[in-house]
Amino acid sequence: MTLADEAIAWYQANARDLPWRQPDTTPWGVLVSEVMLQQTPVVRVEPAWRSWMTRWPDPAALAADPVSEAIRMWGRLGYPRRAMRLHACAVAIVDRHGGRVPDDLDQLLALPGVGTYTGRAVATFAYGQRHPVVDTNVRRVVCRAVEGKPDAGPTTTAADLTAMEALLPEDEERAAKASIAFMELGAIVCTARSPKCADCPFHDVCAWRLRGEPLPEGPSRKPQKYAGTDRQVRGLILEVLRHATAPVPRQRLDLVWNDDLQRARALSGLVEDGLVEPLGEHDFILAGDAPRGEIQPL
DNA sequence: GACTCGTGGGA
DNA sequence: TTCCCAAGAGT
Repeated sequence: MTLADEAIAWYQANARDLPWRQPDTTPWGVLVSEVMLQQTPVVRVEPAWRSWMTRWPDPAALAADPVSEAIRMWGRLGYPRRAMRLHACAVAIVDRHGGRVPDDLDQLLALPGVGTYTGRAVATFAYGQRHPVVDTNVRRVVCRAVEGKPDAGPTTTAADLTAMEALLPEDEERAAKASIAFMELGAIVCTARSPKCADCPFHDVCAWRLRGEPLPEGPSRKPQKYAGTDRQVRGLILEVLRHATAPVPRQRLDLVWNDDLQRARALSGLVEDGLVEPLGEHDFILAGDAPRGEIQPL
């Protein structure tokens, strides 16, 4: 039994029942799930995915609505630029591919918001192709089980893809299953903190466990701060605009943060990113929103 | 490569 | 409470 065989057998007995894994899920549904899952935990993605797919069951439906609606529906999933890019992605799919999610990896990678991970994930999980699909989970599993190190580097490298490629079965269908199995293993067994090695199919062969599960050496990554950052201020501003039914005066946005300089920087950043649009002299709206009704100063 | 970009929940 | 981190992408 190879590692892939062990992983596949384990997956078939232990996989979570997630909605985007249902056999009737479309490639669009897979794509939406993958984008939502970029840095957002499964538990928060699940209800959001259901709502999104109900409202926009295919790329053409999303492309027909303004991007502001996508930003609103995104809610509090975080990193709202993903909502903007997913909308742009839907538009591109309609324009370039007749509304059908492409099955070619290079065409997928050319879409907005689709990077090394997401492109391969869609080609593999939606179309059953054979590609190494490497996310943070896979990196951790391979790093531990094969290399015997406690944790992988912060970003996916070409070496990570090569390492995973070497573990994939030749058969296309089994390769796809192996990819999802490695990911699932990292997500629920070989976790970053307190891995459940007793439940792991690699228990007897894992290089990291055989070495006595050494701890990571130095500070692995720099601490991720949020409080007081521009990201927090952007989040506060966008939260106001998401709920607005009319253009929002700057004075209303001034209430969300007391540091004038930082607030101005956050707001102009949102405008530069295309999430927010100035309207007239002193109002702001979610990008793509049609101004309607009277100004309601809250 | 190093940085930026949200949000929330569990240890 | 504080810290960590969760299916990354783009610059």
